Amino acid sequence: MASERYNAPVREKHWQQVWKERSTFRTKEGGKRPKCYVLEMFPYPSGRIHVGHSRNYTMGDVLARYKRAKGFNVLHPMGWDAFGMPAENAAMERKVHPGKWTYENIDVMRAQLQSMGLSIDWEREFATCHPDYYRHQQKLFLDMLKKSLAYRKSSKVNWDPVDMTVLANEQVIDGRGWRSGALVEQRDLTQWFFKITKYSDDLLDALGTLDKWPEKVRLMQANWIGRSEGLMVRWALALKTAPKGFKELEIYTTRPDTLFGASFLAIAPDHPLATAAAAKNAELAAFCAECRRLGTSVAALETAEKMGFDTGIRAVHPLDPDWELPVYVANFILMDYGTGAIFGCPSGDQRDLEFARKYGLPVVPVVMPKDGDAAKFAIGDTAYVDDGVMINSRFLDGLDTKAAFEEVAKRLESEKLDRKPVAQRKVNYRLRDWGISRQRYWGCPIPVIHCEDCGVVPVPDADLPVMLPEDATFDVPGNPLDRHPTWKHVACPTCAKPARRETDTMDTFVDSSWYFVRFTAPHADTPVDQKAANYWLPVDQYIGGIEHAILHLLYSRFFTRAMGASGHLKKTLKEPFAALFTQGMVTHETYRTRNGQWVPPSEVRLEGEGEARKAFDIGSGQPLEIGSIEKMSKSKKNIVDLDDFIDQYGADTARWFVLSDSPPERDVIYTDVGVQGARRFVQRVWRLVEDCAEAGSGKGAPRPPSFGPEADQLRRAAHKALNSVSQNIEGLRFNVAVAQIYEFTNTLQSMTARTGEGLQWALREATELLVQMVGPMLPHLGEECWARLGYNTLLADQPWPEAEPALLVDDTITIAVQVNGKRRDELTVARTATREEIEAAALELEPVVRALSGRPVKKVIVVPQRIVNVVG
RNA sequence: GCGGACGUGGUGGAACUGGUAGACACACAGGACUUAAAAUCCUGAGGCGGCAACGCCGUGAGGGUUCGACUCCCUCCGUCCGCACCA
Repeated sequence: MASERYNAPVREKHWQQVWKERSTFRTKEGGKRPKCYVLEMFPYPSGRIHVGHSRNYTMGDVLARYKRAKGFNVLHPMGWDAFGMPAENAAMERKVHPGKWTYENIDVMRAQLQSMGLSIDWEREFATCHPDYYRHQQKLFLDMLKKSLAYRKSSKVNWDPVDMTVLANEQVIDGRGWRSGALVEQRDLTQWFFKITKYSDDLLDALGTLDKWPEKVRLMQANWIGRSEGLMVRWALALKTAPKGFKELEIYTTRPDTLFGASFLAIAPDHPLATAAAAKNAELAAFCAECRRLGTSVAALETAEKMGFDTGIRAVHPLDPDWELPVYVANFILMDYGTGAIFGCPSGDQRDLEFARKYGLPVVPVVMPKDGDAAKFAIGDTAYVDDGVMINSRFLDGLDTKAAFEEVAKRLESEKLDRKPVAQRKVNYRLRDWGISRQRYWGCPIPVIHCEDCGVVPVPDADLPVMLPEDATFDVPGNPLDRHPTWKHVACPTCAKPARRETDTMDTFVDSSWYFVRFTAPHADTPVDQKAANYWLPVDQYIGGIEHAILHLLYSRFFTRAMGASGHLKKTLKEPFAALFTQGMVTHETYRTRNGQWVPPSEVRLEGEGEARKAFDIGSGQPLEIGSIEKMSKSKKNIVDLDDFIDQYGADTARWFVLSDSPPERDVIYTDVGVQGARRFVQRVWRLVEDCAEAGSGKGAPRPPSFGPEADQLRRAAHKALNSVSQNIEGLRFNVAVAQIYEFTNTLQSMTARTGEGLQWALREATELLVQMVGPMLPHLGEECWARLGYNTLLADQPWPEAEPALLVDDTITIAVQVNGKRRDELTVARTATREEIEAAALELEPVVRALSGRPVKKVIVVPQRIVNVVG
């Protein structure tokens, strides 16, 4: 019998050392093996790794180890998304330099990841905050600038008037700055942009080629790009009502067919016409100012109560010179989309309807359902937004939506206003250019110099990298680069006159938009080593959180194209990630004290069950409030530290736990009992192997000429398990693979007490297969067991076993027999049984006869190998 | 507000392209081993009724399509994610 328990923490360190000494996971290009690039989204070095983070890396690692065993040349790298605001916040709060804070975090987190036993090639590790990385990013920027993919324009920021600084959206809380509490305002600032809109169509169309991406992500991206076909329509303004110099207002609409249902026009608060009108109207100016206080977040703008202000300006309907409509300024119209102006058709748009009801504007139905009655059709609380038949629309009446669109477009295209067509067709996108300027220290400096005479001058390649100054100060808000006494003062590279550096740094999304390329040659002198990039790219399996479904992935797709255009990647490589998997979070209950402070689970004692469950602070003994289950996060402190976990249970238990039960794309709730189950299994495998090593056939014992029924049954179970576990690992259905391993382990264990012809050999075979199957998931235990079974090779170097096809197919098959769709019995027949044979056998079954209770059989549906349904 | 997803026993979940709902695990109950505990092993179990055989109900709620629906369609409810300066 098994003597000792498996001491995971000790043995895991041993095997990690062995892998390291033998460079087991070092990657090299070339060779005959097919390549496979497995990548998990790299982490931000926020401090420590918790069990929540570990899930993503475990999944990638299982796949990487599996693919390695399947004979692939695997690239599985790791690095650090190391620029970002938390480092700067730490600098302000704790007087520690962002660089020091970041690198210290990296050291801690690297050690933590290594203690998980990941099959990572650590020689490729880099941090994006290191000049060795960002110098190449600056080069990429300059090449994009040359190709006009980077440019400057004015755009809005959240401005904190007290701290005199730009705020991120997350730093704006209920319209106020998070530190100062001051009312935030929108401010215009000249900023750098990447021309992602140049690729709107391509980014949209190519989604069709990404068949290994989740459908929902593709859909979200398509909606984000938001292609629409519509009409730009110019409305004449009633001159005596409009500010000087304003003769017309151009709007964008996707529903010109509803023009006869128009009852108002609305413009954005920062539309030029609004600004001009506000100059002479203090009340309007106040309204516009109020709108600006909502900050720049679209979510905030659209959740706010819909409000409008009648400017007094009137516009002439393009299809009826005698019809004038009011022009409102409205807080939900965005200057960035279309022309920043719309016409409102309350009967055909819910938001317009609510606006019209609020301000007493007419609601005229112009589209009704195909089978509707024009005389009776009216709009109540709900707008009719679908296609249908035109009514109350003069020459459009009776046409369908599409025809009406065409008719209006045709008319307005040929009509003239001020000698130009009233309208023109326009394909519009919701996607905006990517604003990359950040007024912060801890980011990649934008490598340009502003000269009074020469304008914007790129930093010459030879002067790269533009390094961040070490001696920045963080004691006051605002941009440390801008207020640095010397850093920004340089000579103009062109004319040598005194000039100043750009003090904006890049959005950290830029860093993560090409890191997967850099991993293919992390030490190259140029940003990209084309040979390595061409060999490894695209990433074969990318794994990360669903929260990145839009921005990070879209930016990376853009960057791949932009790097193609600027000569850094071959142009035929368009998509960086061939397959994408979005994994769920690990969640945990939250606990807080009476005065609202979060308490980590490690300091909580729980009592009772169900409704009566209570939580107490271990230190003070005071009762705590048990809050909702949320994703593990530092801010809510509901995290379980990876070191604590591994010290107690070992890495394999952590890995098994995060893979078990929950489907990987869904959230998993952390519970201690779930962890206990995982630990139990680790010990159980060890015991089985110990028993087998002592009692089973020896290593390499000759295969018996024949097997008795017990051995045959075990071998079938083993090979079937191997087959489906392989498929489920490949399909990333880890929870199902885990369940199948459990099932097989149960079978194996139940066989150990039995005897039969060839059973000892079969037990040895099954045990070895079990070890190989759990290997990618429990790599340390796998090595330990492999050694215990007498091998002096590494399990990590073993090829994946092949299932014997003959053992996967059974001779007989059990199918369900239904009567009128209800299961009444089951039937075991030969695999090769014909429809007629199955039907005859089914009709004789006693429960079937009983369920029919004498009724005649009307029909029998037989789906061979599946089901019989008797309809009576 | 807009866009996207998800909802199955006490719990996490399984169910291939519409074909035996509840695999597997956790928790629970009973038993074995033990001086005892832990660990381990065996057995049981969706709900209701019944000694049982068995019957009825059952995949968030309501409706529909089908011989047959967790799966497809419509309406509703609830939860979660994203919304462009968090990463």
